[in-house]
Amino acid sequence: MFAALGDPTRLAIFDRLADGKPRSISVLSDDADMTRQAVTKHLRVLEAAGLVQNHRVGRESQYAFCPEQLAEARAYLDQVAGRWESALMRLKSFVEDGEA
Amino acid sequence: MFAALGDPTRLAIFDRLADGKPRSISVLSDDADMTRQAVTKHLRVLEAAGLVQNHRVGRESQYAFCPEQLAEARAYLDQVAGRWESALMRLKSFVEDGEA
DNA sequence: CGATTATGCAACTAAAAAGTTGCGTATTTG
DNA sequence: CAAATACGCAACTTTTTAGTTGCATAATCG
Repeated sequence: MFAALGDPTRLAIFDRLADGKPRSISVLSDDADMTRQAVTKHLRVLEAAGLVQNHRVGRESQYAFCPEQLAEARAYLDQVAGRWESALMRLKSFVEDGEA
Repeated sequence: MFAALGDPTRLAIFDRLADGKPRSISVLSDDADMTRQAVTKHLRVLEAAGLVQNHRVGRESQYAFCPEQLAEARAYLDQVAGRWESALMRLKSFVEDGEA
């Protein structure tokens, strides 16, 4: 997941889709300075990470923002931050009260 | 930043340091199944991303968790989630009230 | 139906990342 | 002081990732 967002191009695409509007591959390719195929690959990576969903309509394939994995990422960061904070607390009480 | 956490090895190191305890390179290398040099490189990447801090003490170089960038990542994810949510709201009111 | 548009697949190239090895240097420690 | 420890730098190999090109196919439009 982090790896998927780690590429600047993918992050840009993801960010763009965050307005909820689904977009076709060619639309997304238009203002990316690279080939449609390259964009396609990035979209597949985002899809594999669960950050984006795809469904074909007629001859075009629409990619849309997908919030679930995003929540998971936030949860992970919260958890890490939480662990760190509680470690700080333990350190603090150790210093204040003398060793436990 | 996402790129820094995108590598499984780095994520593991980062996760491990989240308990607040600084660790030296060799300690971190011990239970990683790769060379000390490889671990060193990963630590440098994490440091460049501001996720970890380094300071030399004696002959060893201690790496410690660094929470600031973490908060930034969370902020970004919140912002994206927020944009998506408000887009949903607009869609909802559009459907309910008829077009604006 | 013929042309255009939107895409997929596969093979390829190029560039970046991950990891190793060898060697040199500072710092402890017995 | 000599040996062991902890590290840094640089060159190198390997593996992945990013991106391109060429060609084929399905849907749409006049």
